[in-house]
Amino acid sequence: MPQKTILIVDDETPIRDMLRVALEMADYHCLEAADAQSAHSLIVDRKPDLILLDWMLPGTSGIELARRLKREEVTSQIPVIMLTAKGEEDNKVQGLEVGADDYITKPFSPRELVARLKAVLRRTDNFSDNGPITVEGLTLDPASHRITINDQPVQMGPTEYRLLEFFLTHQERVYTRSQLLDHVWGGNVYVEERTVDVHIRRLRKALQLDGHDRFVQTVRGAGYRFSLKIAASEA
Amino acid sequence: MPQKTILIVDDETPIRDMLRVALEMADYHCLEAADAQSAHSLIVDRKPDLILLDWMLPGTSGIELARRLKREEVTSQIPVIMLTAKGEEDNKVQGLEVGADDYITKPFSPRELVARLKAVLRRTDNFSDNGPITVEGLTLDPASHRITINDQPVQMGPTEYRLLEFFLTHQERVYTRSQLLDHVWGGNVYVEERTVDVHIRRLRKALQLDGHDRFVQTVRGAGYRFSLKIAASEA
DNA sequence: CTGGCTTGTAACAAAATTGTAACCTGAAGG
DNA sequence: CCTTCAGGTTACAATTTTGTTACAAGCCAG
Repeated sequence: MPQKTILIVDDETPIRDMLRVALEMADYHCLEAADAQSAHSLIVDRKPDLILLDWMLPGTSGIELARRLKREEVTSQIPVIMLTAKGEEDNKVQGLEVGADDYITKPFSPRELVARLKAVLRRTDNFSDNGPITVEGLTLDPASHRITINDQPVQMGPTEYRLLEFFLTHQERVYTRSQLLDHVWGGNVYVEERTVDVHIRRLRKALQLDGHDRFVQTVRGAGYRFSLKIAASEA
Repeated sequence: MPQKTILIVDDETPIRDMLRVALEMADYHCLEAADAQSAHSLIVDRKPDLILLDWMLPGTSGIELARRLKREEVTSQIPVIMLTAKGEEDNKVQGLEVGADDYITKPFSPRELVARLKAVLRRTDNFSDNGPITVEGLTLDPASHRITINDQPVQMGPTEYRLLEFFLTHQERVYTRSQLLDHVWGGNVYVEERTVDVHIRRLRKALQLDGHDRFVQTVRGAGYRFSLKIAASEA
C-alpha cells in the first residue's frame, strides 16, 4: 500500500510540528502550509490524500478554504478534517456542512487524531476495485487477493503479489529496477536495486506451475518486462 | 432501481431539515416523524426502506422504538440507523444489540451519512430476507441468532457472530482489519487493529468443530477473507 | 452485589517475508 | 579462449506480521 500524504494547514508552528510527529509516527507523509494561499497551491500541486485544516487562519479562514476546495472539481474529492479549539463547538456543524468529513477539537491525543484520520481515509479510500485480470490461464483477482494458474491456487508473498499486479497492468513494456522500486515498493524507500532481482526470482518461482514464469522476461542492460510474446532469447 | 424511501425520526426540526436536504440530494424519498407514536404508524403504513432513528426522543426513547420494531414481524426486516450525540458512544453496543444496523454520531457529514446509508441498504438488499445462510453444513440463522455446524449448535460471542455474519454475506473477498472494524464494529469506534486478530482467533476456535475454521483465511499483508475454496498456502 | 461472560489490550511465541551479501552462470566482446 | 559483467541463485539474519494466551475491566442476569 503506497504511503498516504497528509497536508497540514495551520498557522501555528508548534501545532504543525506536533501533528507532523504524530502522523509520521503512523507512517504518513506530511506536507505543511501556514496559510490558505500556500495551502491551496500545495493541494493543486501535490494532491494530498487528506487535509487537516485549522479553523482559524490568518487572512482567509479555514472554513473559507474548505468551502473553496469543495467547489473546485479537482480538489472536491479530497477529504478534510477540521481542527477547532474548545469552545468553538458551534462551528462544528458549520464545518461539516461545508463538506468537512470529520472534525477534531483541540487539544486532542495523537491516538485520537490517527484513529479519526484512518476512519476517514478508509471510508473515502478504496473503490479502485478493478475486476480480475486473466492472461493465458493466469488470473489475479484484486478483490479476493488471489492468484491462480488454470484454477490452481498460487502462493506468493505480498511483494511478489504487488509486483505481479504491476506487471499485469503494465504489460509489454520494459521497466528498470529503479522504476520497479518506485512503482511496486513505493517512492521513498531505499533498497538495493539488486533486491528487485531477488523478487523477480521469487515471482518466477511462484509462477513456474505451468511454465507461466516465461512471461517475466529479462531485458539485458535495461530491466524486466512482462510479456505474453516469447522473448527473443528463446526464439 | 426504484427510489428508496427513508423515514427520519427526530424531534428536532432543524436536524430533520438538514437530513432531508442531504437525503433528497442523494435522490432518496423522505418521510418524517417527530415522535415514536407517529413514527410507528408511518412505518406500518408506508413501509420505508430504511429508518434513521434518533436516540433521544420524547416519550418512548429511540432505542425503545427500535426494540419494538425488531420484535414485530412486519417491521423487523427494515434496517435501522441510529443517531446519537457525541458522548453517548457507550450506547452504541446497546443500539447494535437491539438490532440497529449501524449508528452515526452527531454531528456528522452529509457524505458520511449517505455513505453509511448506502452501505446498509446494499447489505440488506443483496442478502434479502434475512433467511438463514448455509454453506458446507455451517448455518447462520439471523432470526434466532444461532449458528450450527451439521446441526450441532455452536457457541460464540456477539462480536464473533457479527463477524461471521459479515463474512458469510461477503465471501471471497479480502478485508483489511480496518475495513472489518468499519463493518463489524461500526464505523465510529476506535479500537486497536490487532483486536480484529483476536476475534478472528475466537471465531476460528468456535468454528473448529468440523474443520470449518479453514474458511476463515489469512491473507498476509492484506487482511482476512472468508472463502470455501482452499487457501493457496495449504494447496 | 456476585459470578459468569464478553471485550479490548498487552505481551509473548511462531511463522512468514524481506533485503543483502556471496557465490554461480552464461553471454558478449575482445 | 579468456575476461568481464549483468543477471541468476541461494542462504541467512533481521524485521514484520500474525497467532495465541492471559488478564483486567465492563456488563448483565440472578
